[in-house]
Amino acid sequence: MMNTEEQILAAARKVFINKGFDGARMQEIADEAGINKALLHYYFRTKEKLFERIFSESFQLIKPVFNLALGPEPDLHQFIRQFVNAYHALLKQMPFLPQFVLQELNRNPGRMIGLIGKQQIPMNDIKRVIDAEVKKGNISAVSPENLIVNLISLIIFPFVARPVLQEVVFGGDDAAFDNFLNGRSESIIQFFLLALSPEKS
Amino acid sequence: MMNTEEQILAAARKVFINKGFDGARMQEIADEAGINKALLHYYFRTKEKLFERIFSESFQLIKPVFNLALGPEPDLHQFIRQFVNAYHALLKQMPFLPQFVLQELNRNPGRMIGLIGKQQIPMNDIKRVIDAEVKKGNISAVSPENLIVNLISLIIFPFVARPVLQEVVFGGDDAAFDNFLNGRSESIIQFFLLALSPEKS
DNA sequence: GTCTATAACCGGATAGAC
DNA sequence: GTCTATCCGGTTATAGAC
Repeated sequence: MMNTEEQILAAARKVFINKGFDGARMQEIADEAGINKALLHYYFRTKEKLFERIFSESFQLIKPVFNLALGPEPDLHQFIRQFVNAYHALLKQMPFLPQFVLQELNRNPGRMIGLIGKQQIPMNDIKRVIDAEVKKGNISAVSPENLIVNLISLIIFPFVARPVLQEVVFGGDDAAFDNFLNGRSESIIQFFLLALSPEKS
Repeated sequence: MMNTEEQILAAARKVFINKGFDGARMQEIADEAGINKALLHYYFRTKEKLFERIFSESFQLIKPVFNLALGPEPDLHQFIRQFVNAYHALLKQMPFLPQFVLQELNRNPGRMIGLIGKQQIPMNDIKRVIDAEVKKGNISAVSPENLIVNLISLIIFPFVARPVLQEVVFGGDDAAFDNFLNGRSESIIQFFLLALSPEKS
């Protein structure tokens, strides 16, 4: 059995993630946790503080992207495959995380400060790897920024835009969309490998 | 000079789009429009009604995607080029529209009903075009659903995720990100054409 | 630690004068 | 059409008993 603090965190996670900060109600979190509002404030003095806890925890989960360090003998194809699969596996379990994080980040961009902590993607390393691969004739030239952004976009966007996409591309069929998501990892990888393959017309 | 109703709509647009429904305040809209709350309610009885007006108008703007009909003698490459350029031009002017629409759609997916009106992307037509192109040896095989979703993802995502991407990929440099967006259209098109080009390894 | 009760405030909506 | 003043419900937060 969870202790009270864990109960609260689980409830807050649920409510904040699907209502956002402004839409969330302390009452609803309390109900969800099976306690009352007063106790909520006893554990986390304010709504803001409770939210910060949930948000930063969520951000840490989404963040693995930024840790994408390349090994000493990097194989770009292998790297892409692993990255897509790993990230996709996470999102299958927490499909609403990206929308939540992006939403709150847009409302308050300054919140990122302190969460990222000067952590940046090592663009120069990536560029070096790409240049080397290009020189070996393994892939065609791309800007590393566009490559990274493309990778992330293809993975995350379907989760953020599910309602529209499901309605308009899959005729509203829920199961069809789930099915689509299941094959999505492999499709993204193929798409990428094709785009990177050296032969051009 | 705008009349009062137009003033209100302009103000509401601004406030709703960057605070969302829950975060928006009627007072702020009134201030922004240079009038008072009472007058706001005189023109649009409730916050909900005013919001619906702004939201459906925004949705209509974002929607051109769905109207993507292919001509009788369709050239897929040309179609992609035009589509990306047109959509991108819209987003450069209204960069916050997608985040707004996606956010509200996630909070209340049922809202789409009546806005879309059974309008679906003609997947079968697209599939037919793709199959024909594949048979002619012009492109490599792809599922039409993945193709459409990829197209939309690559275009929209950078606008939705600007805060994170700018920070982590561009070291927080605002001008660098704008610059990135300027070259983005062409980069997406190239990426697509490469992925679709028939030669495979 | 956990509860009930309540304070303090905020925000959408209305009444009514001009 | 536009304003000032006000109502009223809901929401965060605290006091204080157990």
